[in-house]
Amino acid sequence: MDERSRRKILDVLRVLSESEKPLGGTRIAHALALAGKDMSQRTIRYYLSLTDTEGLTEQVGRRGRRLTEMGSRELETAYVADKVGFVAARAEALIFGMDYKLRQGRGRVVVNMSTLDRADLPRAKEVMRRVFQAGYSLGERLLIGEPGQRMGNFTPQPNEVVVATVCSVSVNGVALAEGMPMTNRFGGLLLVSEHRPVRFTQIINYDGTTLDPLEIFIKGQMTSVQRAAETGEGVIGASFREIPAPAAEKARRLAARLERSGLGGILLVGRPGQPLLEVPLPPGRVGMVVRGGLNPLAAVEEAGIATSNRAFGQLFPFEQLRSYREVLK
Amino acid sequence: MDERSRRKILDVLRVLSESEKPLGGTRIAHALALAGKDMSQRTIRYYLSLTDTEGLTEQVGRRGRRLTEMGSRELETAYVADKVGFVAARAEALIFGMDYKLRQGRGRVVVNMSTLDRADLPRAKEVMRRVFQAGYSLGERLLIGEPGQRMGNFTPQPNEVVVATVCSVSVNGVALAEGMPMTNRFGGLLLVSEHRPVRFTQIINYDGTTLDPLEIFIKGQMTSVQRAAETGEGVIGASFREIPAPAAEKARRLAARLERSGLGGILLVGRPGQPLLEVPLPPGRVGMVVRGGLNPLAAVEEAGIATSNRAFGQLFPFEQLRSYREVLK
DNA sequence: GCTGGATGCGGCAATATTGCCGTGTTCATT
DNA sequence: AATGAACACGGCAATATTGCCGCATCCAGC
Repeated sequence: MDERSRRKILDVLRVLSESEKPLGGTRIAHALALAGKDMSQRTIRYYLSLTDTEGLTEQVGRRGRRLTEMGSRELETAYVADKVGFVAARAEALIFGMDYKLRQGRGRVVVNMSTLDRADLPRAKEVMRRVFQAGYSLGERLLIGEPGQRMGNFTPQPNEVVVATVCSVSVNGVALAEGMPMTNRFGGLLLVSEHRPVRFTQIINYDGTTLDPLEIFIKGQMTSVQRAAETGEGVIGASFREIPAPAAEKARRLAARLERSGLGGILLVGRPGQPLLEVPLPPGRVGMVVRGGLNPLAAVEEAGIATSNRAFGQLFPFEQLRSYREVLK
Repeated sequence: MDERSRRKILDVLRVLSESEKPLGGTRIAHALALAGKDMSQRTIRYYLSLTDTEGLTEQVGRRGRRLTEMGSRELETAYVADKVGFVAARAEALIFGMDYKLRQGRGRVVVNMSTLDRADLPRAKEVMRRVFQAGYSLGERLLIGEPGQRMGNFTPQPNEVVVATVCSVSVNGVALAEGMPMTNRFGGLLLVSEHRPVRFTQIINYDGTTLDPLEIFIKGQMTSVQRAAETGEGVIGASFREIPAPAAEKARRLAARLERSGLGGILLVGRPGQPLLEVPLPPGRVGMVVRGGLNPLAAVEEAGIATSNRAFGQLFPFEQLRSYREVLK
């Protein structure tokens, strides 16, 4: 049984779980078509015969199959490992909750929350400062919360400090407010050479994971943000977005405005119909690349300092964040 | 060779066509992964061996395959039949070009352009009036252009009249202006009973066709809008949209405001996590159903009057459209 | 209770994919 | 020129899908 099939089988079981009555191949195929998934009736029956064997489903006369107890449980646990669209949903909810006004430079944006040991803070500051300075962060603001201070609904433990950095989906929120629908394509690791983006070396689609892709890469020590900041050669976190082609010009202007507002993070905006960094695009769309908000923390982790990161942490008033020049003195 | 494979092969050829250098399985698989398509290297080589046989590709030593002349031509013609995402792109461009202001009730919206024989107009008016009256249209406005009048960049031929109706993607535009990103899921035929939507009987995903789904169904005489308007039982054109779950409440309010502005068309707004009309939704999203803007024309076609329809025709100032009560007197 | 149509089932066989693997080439470097 | 990594190729065999088909049930309506 391969991965792909497993997933398709889960799709089938999911349909069954949403129906009280038993269903057969035809109706299931119908339901899946509505979900945008094509599968022949025969194939569905083929899967069902497999799940029958595994005891996940059972026949009810000729009226169709239904899930067994075991099947329901299987489905629930599988959900955990396969929360398709979960990150995407959370990101969207946060984006929708933003009320940042670009003109006024205030309002809530989406921030990442990271924690690290208080004792490591001085060294971490130094590392992060270099990353901000080299322009590999998202915007130039952040906030460090010491124990006793509250940061949104987050309170540092006694020996911890909390670092809030702007999350890259904040860019989507600003764009949306400007009437520009921006969709997340994937997050990944971006190879940088001479301080210029070259290509993505690893990608994770947003709708297949539970974590923000960058969190995973940070934990896996797969980045080299420090080196990138110092020599211009390295691998940083970044994500790929898409907008409608007619919005491309506006996006370029937006990038400049964001830069001036301390929210700069748009690395590249492509051209209609042209692949961007080798990533192909559907007709009528243009791609863009946005720096990852967690890059400074990735650098910290690279420096051997343990961090714990939570992307898409929460909404936080932008005006309460401070310039890194001030905070990381 | 089945349909599915054909499409996958085209994906592979497309990658080849975008590269000047010959490529082999590994790199092609890489490129496809960036496009969100998974295919094993072996499978790609398998396809390539097939296309080699057909003369669409050829080997270049061990450096990989490249497209032959024939291959390029094949790809171009295939594009015509398989303009994936083409409608979606056009719709998006138009949406982005809208400047309709809900508060003021003016500005450009997306309209469909239909033409019919001038001689049929009186009868067509009667038919359309019933549809508007029964509330199966999108909004309550339209415009009929006689020869000599210009309608946007459209001029009726001597014996024709042009009918402009509001296109359902205008709703997306209004929503976008309110900060609510709405995506088109599919268009299709909606079964109606007792004037209430029951379920979709046919669907066509937007990104697999060149035409607006409803155009196809109208041509195929698959609707029964007249019957729906008169008895409450029938099949009308409608489309399925998706919005982020947190936007659901706002969408409901928007539906009411649109109604008051003569742009009513939102039939249903679902609940988070709940399937809507049996259509399953990803976590964190809610579905909605919007009436098709071409329904009045579908009814005309049903009445045996030939029409020609162009959905997503162009942008047109809403304030220049008139209430059906006035136009279809 | 009878009947037509819709739906369900699974055997069989033809395709379609994909993993495994041994053999060559290409290419950037040393 | 020598070398090793990265790729390319295609045979073979194991899976995964899917079309075709004959037959069993279910269900709504008469």
